[in-house]
Amino acid sequence: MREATLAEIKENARRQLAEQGPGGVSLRAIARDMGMTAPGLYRYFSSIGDLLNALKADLFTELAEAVEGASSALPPEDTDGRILTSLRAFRTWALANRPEFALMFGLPGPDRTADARVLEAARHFAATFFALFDRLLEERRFALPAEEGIPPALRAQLDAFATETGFTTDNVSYGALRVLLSSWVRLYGVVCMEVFDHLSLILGDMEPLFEAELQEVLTPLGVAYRPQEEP
Amino acid sequence: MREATLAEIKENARRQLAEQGPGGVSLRAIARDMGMTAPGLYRYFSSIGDLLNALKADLFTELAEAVEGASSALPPEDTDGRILTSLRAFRTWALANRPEFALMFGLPGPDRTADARVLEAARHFAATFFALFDRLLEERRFALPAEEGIPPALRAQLDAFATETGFTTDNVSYGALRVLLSSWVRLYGVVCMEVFDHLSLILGDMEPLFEAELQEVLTPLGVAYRPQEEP
DNA sequence: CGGCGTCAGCTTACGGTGTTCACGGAAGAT
DNA sequence: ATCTTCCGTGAACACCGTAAGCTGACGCCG
Repeated sequence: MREATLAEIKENARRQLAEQGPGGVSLRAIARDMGMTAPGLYRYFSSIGDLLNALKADLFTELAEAVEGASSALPPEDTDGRILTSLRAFRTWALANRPEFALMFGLPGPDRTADARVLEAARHFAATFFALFDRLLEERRFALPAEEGIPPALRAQLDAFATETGFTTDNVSYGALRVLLSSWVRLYGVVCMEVFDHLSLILGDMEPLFEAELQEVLTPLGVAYRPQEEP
Repeated sequence: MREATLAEIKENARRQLAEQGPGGVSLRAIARDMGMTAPGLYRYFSSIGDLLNALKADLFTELAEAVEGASSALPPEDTDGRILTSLRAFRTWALANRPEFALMFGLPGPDRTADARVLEAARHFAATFFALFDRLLEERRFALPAEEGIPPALRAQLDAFATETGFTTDNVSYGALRVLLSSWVRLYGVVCMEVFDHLSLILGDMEPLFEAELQEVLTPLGVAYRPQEEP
């Protein structure tokens, strides 16, 4: 019963987020829509920042599920297909849920994040892609860049990266981490610019650019690009 | 005299932005700091969104000046050096002015941008980099990708891009635009993730990654990478 | 059964916000 | 000297987040 109202609160918050954008989410409006008063919500969340963090965590798992759901429609052996659809699902979800994406990936307010739930959910989301990349490594699809080409300063950071993500520098080389990181940044950059509308004045439809980047990023990784099949 | 108070308002807004982050900028606080009352500000700006847009435009020109300033410290013939320092100046400014960057590049509120001043300033900022890239093309530093490799859908978008930016498909090929766009997205992505703290949990210091990306993006463009000289 | 503790939700209140409106006053132009 | 134009104020409205204290219902336990 408590769980139900808790879910209802987040549901309404989500609706407001979608309709008004982040910043348009207000405790009072949520309470109003639920036939409650604002202070009553404090039984469930210690502040509006707390609510937003909880929502944020939910959104990360929702996004992760969207990605995994799309990916799992393909046979497990089809690593190429799963990678392609996962990345496309990421973009699709982001575009279909722009305000949500802005909340998740935009600058947090003065209330510093550091929320355990959010971090956990974000980690799970990231792990989705790490797992796929791991398959790619196991299948030895591509030649890893030479370790000597990687500056020592970057290598040190990659160490932190590896320990944080569960990869270890034993089973995964610096070169692999380097490639993973730069591939992710590149594709993430396109989606980020698209959601935040940075090129709208310049580029009408960004899907061709995304698809082209997809191809250009994945091909050197040994992933066979396939055009998107339209249903 | 009107100009002076107008500047003072924006100055105070800027200070609040830097201290409290976007969203922490309030008309009443600005007025308070200036010994005025909030409604008085409406003689200068029609709303707080209007003020923020004006500020945004100023910030774009400030950023452009920071980039051009750093770049112009090098001799004009040194295209390589100017490109490197311009991109580094972009990152440096973004990191030194995170809330400002968030205002400029984050999602605008419900008040849709479409502000002429902002667009103009943003265009000028972008032109800074376009000019450098143009030099690169004139010097024919690198082999352009074949046009046939570029999907027709993307080509159509690149046409819009070209007409919008002053490049024409006469003096600049699809391949060049394709390279420019993907290079920019890649470097922008790193800075964006760094400012928005997306990898802070994973990567402590992102400067090595940025420098590595810089090298990897620019080398194929025929730009000789040089490590950053520390003063 | 009576008492007790826990909890949900309300009312009230405080201080903050953007914005509108009607007003005063100063300065410049005719 | 009057008229106009503009700057800035004060009061008001409608919101917002949050703290404190209260009421009422529920379950548990003696």
